Formats: sequence, C-alpha cells, structure tokens
Amino acid sequence: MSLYKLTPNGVETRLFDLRHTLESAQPLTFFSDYHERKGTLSYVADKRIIDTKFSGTADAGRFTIKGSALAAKKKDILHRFRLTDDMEDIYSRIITDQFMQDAVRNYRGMRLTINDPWETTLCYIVSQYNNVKKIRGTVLKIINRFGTEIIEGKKTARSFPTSEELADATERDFRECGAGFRAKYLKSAADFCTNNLNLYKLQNKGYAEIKESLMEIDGVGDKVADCIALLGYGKSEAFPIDVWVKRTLERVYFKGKDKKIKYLHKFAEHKWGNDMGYAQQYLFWQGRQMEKQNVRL
DNA sequence: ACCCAGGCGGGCG
DNA sequence: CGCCCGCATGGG
Repeated sequence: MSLYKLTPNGVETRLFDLRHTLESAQPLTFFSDYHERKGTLSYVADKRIIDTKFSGTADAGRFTIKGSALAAKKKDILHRFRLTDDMEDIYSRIITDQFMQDAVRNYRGMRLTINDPWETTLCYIVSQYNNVKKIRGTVLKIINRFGTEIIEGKKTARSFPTSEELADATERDFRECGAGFRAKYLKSAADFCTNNLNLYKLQNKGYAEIKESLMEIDGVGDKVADCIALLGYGKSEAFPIDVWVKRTLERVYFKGKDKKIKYLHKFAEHKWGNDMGYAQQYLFWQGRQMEKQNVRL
C-alpha cells in the first residue's frame, strides 16, 4: 500500500493523525485555526491560506482542500506533515521496548512537521525556560502585531512576519508580546537572520552544518538549534533534550538517576539511530502526558 | 505563597 | 572545559 495518494482536490493519508500532530507542541502557530470537531484546519504558507478539512482515521484519512492553487497546496501538505515518510518502517525501528510501544500505540499517526525555518527559529527562542501555553500566546501576539493580513475568498489570516518585516520591531515590542528576557534575543535574531545568516540557504545542507550555523544566533544554543534542525529543516537525526525528554529518559531507562545531556544524546543515537528525532517526539509527548496524569513510570 | 516551564549566556574554578 | 547562576512572566 502506498504511503499517500494525491487526488484531484486533496491528499489521501496513511498512518496520519492530525489531532495528535497539531496538539503535540510543535510550531505552534497554526493552532489558531484548527477545529477538532469539524476536522477543519487552515494555516498560512507562502502567503497563501491553506483551507482544509481532514476526515477519516489515523490508518486511512484524507485532506480535502478548498480554493485555488491546489497543486501547490497539496505539495505543502505533503511536505509539512511529512506524509512521504514510511511510518511503518520508522515504527519498526523506534519501538525498541515497552515504553516506546505504548507511546506509539497512544499517539499512532502523530508526525513530525516541517515548518518555515525563521518561524521555527523565533518559536524556539521564545520556548526557552518557558511553557507551551505561554509560548503559543507570545508567538500569536507577535503574529497579530507584525504579520501581514492575507485575504483569500472569505478567509482572512495573518502571515508569520519575516525577519525583514520585524526590522522595526523593538525589544520593547517583543516584551509587550510577553517574551520577557528573550526579547533581546528576538531582536538580535531578526537582525542577524536578515543581514548575516540566510536561513533559507541552509535548506539543502546537512544536519551538522545547519546546527552549527544556527548556533551563531545569540539566544540559540544546543537544544534550540536541535529543535530548529528537526522541525524547521526536517533533520530526523536531531534529538532535542528538554526537561521532559530528560526526565522521561532518566525514569524509563536509568531508574531516575541523573544523567548528562551529552550522555543521553549518545544513548539515543545508539538506540534509535537516524530516526531519533521521531523517537524524541513520541518520548516527549508520552512522557509529558503521563506526568500530567500523574502516572508513575 | 511557591514552583515550574520544549534553556541560554556569562562567569567562575 | 564543566558547573552554576540569574533570568521575565503567567499559570497551576
């Protein structure tokens, strides 16, 4: 069976769950127009509104797309939700134990997403020492203040402001959006990515080179660079370790003993190889949801 | 009230 | 190098 299928007005999917994918704290920004009940999702890509409805199951579903430029929109959906990935194949490699099996059972069809590199950079600078709800709020405020309005048919939306469009944004502006001490990083990142580092020229580079370039941005360290490599460039060999992933790894595999980030990186690389990015997403979400439900691991 | 959040840069030993 | 600290802010 094929991994996906293009139809005249949409895309048929296999092993894809839209809700888990959108809810699992990935960027973040097109949450604003997702209605789980109706299955509708609209988001902005390339200054166009992609207005869709998703129906069906995680095993066999379909996106139906409204409006014009269908070919480009289908292509965006395929890329953004990584529908060309062979999930059966990936699952066969990341289900290494009971915990991972449970994670995949609970969130079967959850995909990594690929987002605009600058958008991803900004989101994850905001993410440092922060929580998901507030990250989302801050990013949405930045979009509302600095994004350009887009109208397509009856729909209106705001595009994510480019680094150039943020040239006049001040540290104070970012603070007013709730960025706190990260405001100075956002200011300098917008400047740096406009004048010194073209994020879009990194798209065909390898993981190591991308990460090294990203870490030249003030406010982007090891973890944030991994997030951008994974969710902005689709580099599945990135393995961002945040507090949730660290805790979960330590509890599941090391009896709760404290381990260094570097050690955990090597552990993950050895265990999940080039699929470690996917393993990370399932670890992150399963660990976080279980802790929220107060389940002892 | 207190603690924590998809960490980072800087300073110190 | 590795370790430790402060950091804005809002929600539990």
